Amino acid sequence: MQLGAIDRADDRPPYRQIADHLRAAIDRGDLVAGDKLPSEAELIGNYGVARMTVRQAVQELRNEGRVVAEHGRGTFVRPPVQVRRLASERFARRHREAGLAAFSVEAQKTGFTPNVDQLEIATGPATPEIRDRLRLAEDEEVVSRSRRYLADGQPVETAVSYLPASVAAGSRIVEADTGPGGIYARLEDMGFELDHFTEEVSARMPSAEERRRLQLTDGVPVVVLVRTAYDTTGRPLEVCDTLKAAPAYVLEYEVPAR
Amino acid sequence: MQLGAIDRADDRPPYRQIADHLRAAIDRGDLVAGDKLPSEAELIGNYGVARMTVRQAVQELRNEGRVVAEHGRGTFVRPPVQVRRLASERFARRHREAGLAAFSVEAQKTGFTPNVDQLEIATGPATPEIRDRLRLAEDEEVVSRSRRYLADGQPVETAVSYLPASVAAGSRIVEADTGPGGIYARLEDMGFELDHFTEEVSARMPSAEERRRLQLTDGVPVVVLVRTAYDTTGRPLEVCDTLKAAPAYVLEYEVPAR
DNA sequence: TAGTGGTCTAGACCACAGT
DNA sequence: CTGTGGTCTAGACCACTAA
Repeated sequence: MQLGAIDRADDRPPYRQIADHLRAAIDRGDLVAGDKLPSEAELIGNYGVARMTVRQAVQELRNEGRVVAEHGRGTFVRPPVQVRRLASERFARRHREAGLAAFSVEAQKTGFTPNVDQLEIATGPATPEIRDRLRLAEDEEVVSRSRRYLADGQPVETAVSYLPASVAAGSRIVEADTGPGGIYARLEDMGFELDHFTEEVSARMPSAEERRRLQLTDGVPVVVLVRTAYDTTGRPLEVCDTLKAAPAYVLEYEVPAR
Repeated sequence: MQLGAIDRADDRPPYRQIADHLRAAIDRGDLVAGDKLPSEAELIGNYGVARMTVRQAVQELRNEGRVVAEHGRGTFVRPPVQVRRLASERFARRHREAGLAAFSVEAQKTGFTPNVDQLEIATGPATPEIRDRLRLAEDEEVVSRSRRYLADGQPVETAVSYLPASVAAGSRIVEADTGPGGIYARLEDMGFELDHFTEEVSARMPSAEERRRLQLTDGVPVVVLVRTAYDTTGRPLEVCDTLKAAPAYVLEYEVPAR
């Protein structure tokens, strides 16, 4: 492992010089995905600086998402992000009719093992925003279904669905297992005719809590996608608020030129 | 300014407790946009911890993009981002027929003064990616039109359009002013019948260069939107690669349930 | 000049992973 | 057990901003 030395004449502070050395080693290919960075002790010895200085250097690379620290093991060059393309086609009826929810469709296409955990189902009053989106009266309650999706054991998305309690209560939608095709298939079983969805996409930095839940390293933004499902009468039936690691996804949409 | 104290029994480490206190103060409205956070010295005094501990706490909020530190002045709650909703309707033909390009439509709706600068027009070979998207042969050239959009003088978006040279050369598309309704209106003038666009949306952290061009502070992600315009024969006529400050936008799409 | 954040030192104890 | 990163202390000097 070829590392330089601190140049006190350089106008960059030492921590930045160390960060630049490590970054260059990765770009050069001296360190490839999965490789362990020199330990903090080694960096301290090599550069002759205090521990906080090398930590600040490594923190820079963590914020850039280039390395990931594992407590007790070391700091590793991050494997390249596997980008998933999400076509707007993923909510097509034929998938539901084949018994597949959107996440299962994606798993089948991409070849990962899908899983769901941290499932929480509740019934109660709605926030003003959800009430507004579902066009509910002030006293109407909503069913909320919060869960986390995993691909090959790695968390990739968190989602919370909200439905009017008058629609979902008593159905399989409030069960742990919603059955084949998921929530939308159950709505169709109940006689609602799904017409279209709206999706609102934005991106921002996650809170510390969100970062932990998606096991994101520092410096990784998230995509916020809020989907609303409408039936053929124009009634909103469900609002689904999801969060994903942004760099891992490309969302695809088609827009008419009309 | 109401701050709590460190609870040594709490399983969260002190720096995270402090970060949570500050975050709560912002969420509660005790600290509003533009307000100065307590200085490091004040936080040290209030909590009775070392300086590195309060710095680590504040660093959390900086990484989340909620506050911004200014050397010599203090740390400030980030001013509210003016969120713009971009409906997929913004490329409707009627706007072009009214002589308005998409950005002008947005300006008129939101009430800002639109401007364009850093315009660069060039003709030359295409990158493999652009060639692929425009389905060009290896030797076909493209016209590229790079520009930056400003709202009330503030940069809000950078964009580069690519069109086959065989389509755009000699038209007003390679002039500084493309005329009323913009590029798409000119394509329709030339007899191309626009049918639909595809939009691919992702988000990531900007490079230093991109951050400068959009005048972003640290910790602000960007949305990457790549739009391709197709005519009624399915031929791709234009690819437009745009970059925006992520937290300032919500993109809206409609997806059929089919 | 006083107050602010930026960087750094030289230690310390802890929790976690692997032998 | 050893080695790793996570957190913390109690100082220091510096560069920048504003009065």
